[in-house]
Amino acid sequence: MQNTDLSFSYLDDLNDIQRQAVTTIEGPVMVIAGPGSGKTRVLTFRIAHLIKSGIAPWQILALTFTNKAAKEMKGRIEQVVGQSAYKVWAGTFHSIFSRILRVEAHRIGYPNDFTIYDTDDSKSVIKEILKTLSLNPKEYNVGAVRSRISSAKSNLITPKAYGTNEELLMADQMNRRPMTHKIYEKYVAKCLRAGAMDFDDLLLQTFKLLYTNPDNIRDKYQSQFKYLMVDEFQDTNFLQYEILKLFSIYNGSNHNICIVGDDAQSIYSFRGATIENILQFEQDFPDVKTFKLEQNYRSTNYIVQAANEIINQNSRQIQKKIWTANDGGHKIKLTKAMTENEEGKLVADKIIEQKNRYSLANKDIAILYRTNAQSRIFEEYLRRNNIAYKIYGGISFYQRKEIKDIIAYMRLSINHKDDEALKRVINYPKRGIGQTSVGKIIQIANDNEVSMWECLNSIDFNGRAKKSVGEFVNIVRASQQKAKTSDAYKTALFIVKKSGIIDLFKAENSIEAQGRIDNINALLDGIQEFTEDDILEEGENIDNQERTLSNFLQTISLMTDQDKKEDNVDSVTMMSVHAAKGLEYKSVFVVGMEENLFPSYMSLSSPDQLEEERRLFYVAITRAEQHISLSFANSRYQYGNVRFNDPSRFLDEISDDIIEANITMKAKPEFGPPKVLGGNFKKLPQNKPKGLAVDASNFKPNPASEIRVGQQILHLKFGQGEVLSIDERNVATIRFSNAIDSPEKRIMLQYARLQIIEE
DNA sequence: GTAGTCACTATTTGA
DNA sequence: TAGTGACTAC
Repeated sequence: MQNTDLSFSYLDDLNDIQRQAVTTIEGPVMVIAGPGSGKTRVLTFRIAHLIKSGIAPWQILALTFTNKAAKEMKGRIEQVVGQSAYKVWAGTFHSIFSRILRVEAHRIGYPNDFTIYDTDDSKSVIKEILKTLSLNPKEYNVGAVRSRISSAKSNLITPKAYGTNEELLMADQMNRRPMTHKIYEKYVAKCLRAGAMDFDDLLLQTFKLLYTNPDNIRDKYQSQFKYLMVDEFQDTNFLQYEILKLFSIYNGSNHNICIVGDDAQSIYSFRGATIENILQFEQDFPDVKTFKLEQNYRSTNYIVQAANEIINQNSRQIQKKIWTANDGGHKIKLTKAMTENEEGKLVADKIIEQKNRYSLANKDIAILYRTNAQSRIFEEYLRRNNIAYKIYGGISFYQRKEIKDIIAYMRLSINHKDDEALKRVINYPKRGIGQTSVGKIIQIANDNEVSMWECLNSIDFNGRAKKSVGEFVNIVRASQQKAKTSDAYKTALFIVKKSGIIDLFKAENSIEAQGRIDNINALLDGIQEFTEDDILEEGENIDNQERTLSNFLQTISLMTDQDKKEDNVDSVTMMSVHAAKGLEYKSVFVVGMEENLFPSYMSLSSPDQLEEERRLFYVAITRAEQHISLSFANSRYQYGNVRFNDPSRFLDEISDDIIEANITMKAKPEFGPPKVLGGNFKKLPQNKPKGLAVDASNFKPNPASEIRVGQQILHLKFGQGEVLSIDERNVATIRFSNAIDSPEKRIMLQYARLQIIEE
């Protein structure tokens, strides 16, 4: 079926392989796309080509990594096929699936107005469960338990299956968290009771919906989505792949699925992503046609060469040869700094120099780091030099307390059963419902296995609390009414007023409080924009894109960092390497190139994780078009200590003749015994921390590897002690003779600074 | 029931 | 260091 309009001129803009990938529209297709190889082009043109070939836009499902990418894609498709581009189902896994669940959730026992729990909410649920099970939160690290549950869900392991899985139970046993399966079970029940889905549920419940197939719902979606495209396939997890299969195997045959990815850029295994999916794909779809995009159009030859040298150190990868027709360009710059402060200064200097010399704009430049905590220093020096910058990641606007509070009211008015939201605001602003009352509600809700809201009525509170609870219930009910009859903005305005939070800040009358009021106003502005967006984008006539408060909440909870990025501002970009995926800049600074930082010390023990760090570095370098500058600091202030790290091993992997350094890398320290603060602890010119038991200037800690059971040691803070034991995780139990509280402390040797005074 | 202090502890990436 | 949770005093 061909459209009458046969202008396929856009195909002329593609190279041979790209064109083949675009025009092969039937059957399974795999595109392995190296960095800068025109992947986005292929994706957009392929969709445009499908539409031009007579496929209805709403029959195309395109799953991208960010919502912004989806939006951009639609814009570019529009240029080829016009307005109908906006009818393509394009978005992230999470946003597309949550859109489907908003319509279908009731079929699997959830309300269609379900709340989306973010990571904080999940943790809070787990904390509460720990309490009810009388488990020690110190042993049951909440974050660890959460990610355990998350990965179980991502691997389709139900609580029941978890409870009978020897391997998992054993692992939990080893980690001294044998009750994890019990927590998992309770967690799932609690979320269901609250009408809430966490991020994993958006995938898992979609799977459940299609798999259990109530009312033959699978048929509805299989027959709608005739063509599937998946970007960044290397970062999908097992569960996501299973859902894809449910979508794409229609009547056992219709395999119009196209996946695009690059195994060398797989950087999310910590989130459950697995490269296995790429390998598995070839097995599951044996008639797959594979196209490899190997020509890099983005970067100069030096950059491509460096990237190749690095990635070749990895053992497992799909064979490909990335090349470029671009000339050598500028060599890779390597800068050594003495301290992280100097690194900040040097990078700022270099930025000024590059701006002048190559007439770069701020927005052509990015500073990438391994951890978000590194941003502070660069922020300081850029500000000092009057260079505009923008930081992505870290604490976002929606994480601010006052914003979360307002949002909790909103969530609660949409879904009363949202326990996490209720706990947050039932006594905020203070209305005399204290710990005791809240504790009582939690207890009774748990005992009866209902949400907290559902038992508010039946509890007999004492006089004051009774009145307060009544007030609170009224606020929520009134907000709910408003949400039913008004748009998001009007409802938000109502809630902000009714909740009394603004009054609270006004009464406080401080600069800080004013800042919070400003933030709330910014939130309202954002909601207004969202509400009016409807009028602006006429083409976006997707069924459930109404501008209700409920939809606003969904949008913000599924927003990625890149979605928040504004393009038209001329500022230097600062972000983690992870967040930089898919982006490109004329000049890129990768900072903190040190052992224990990049690669992260968390990855040093496992070869697999080390390879992932290397891929991450590969991603970092290949963001650059013309300039790549690497830097490291000799010493760095971390967690309140000065740490001395060797230059990153990744620097060795780039050949010297394409590096231009302000030092000779030959002078690199040889890999001797780990220098974990060995001997060269330096006293900093700053206030001496209070309560030191030992004079810091004479304190010379020994390497952790030398600590043995039975030794007498010195600890800066606790003074003299005896090492009683060291367990398999390198945690030492030490009895300190003059410790005030408990004499025995468990010290992580990895971080501890101990000086041996007697063997 | 609330506010303030204090000591302890964990350090990555994120939808 | 920074964030948190427990404890104490009002």
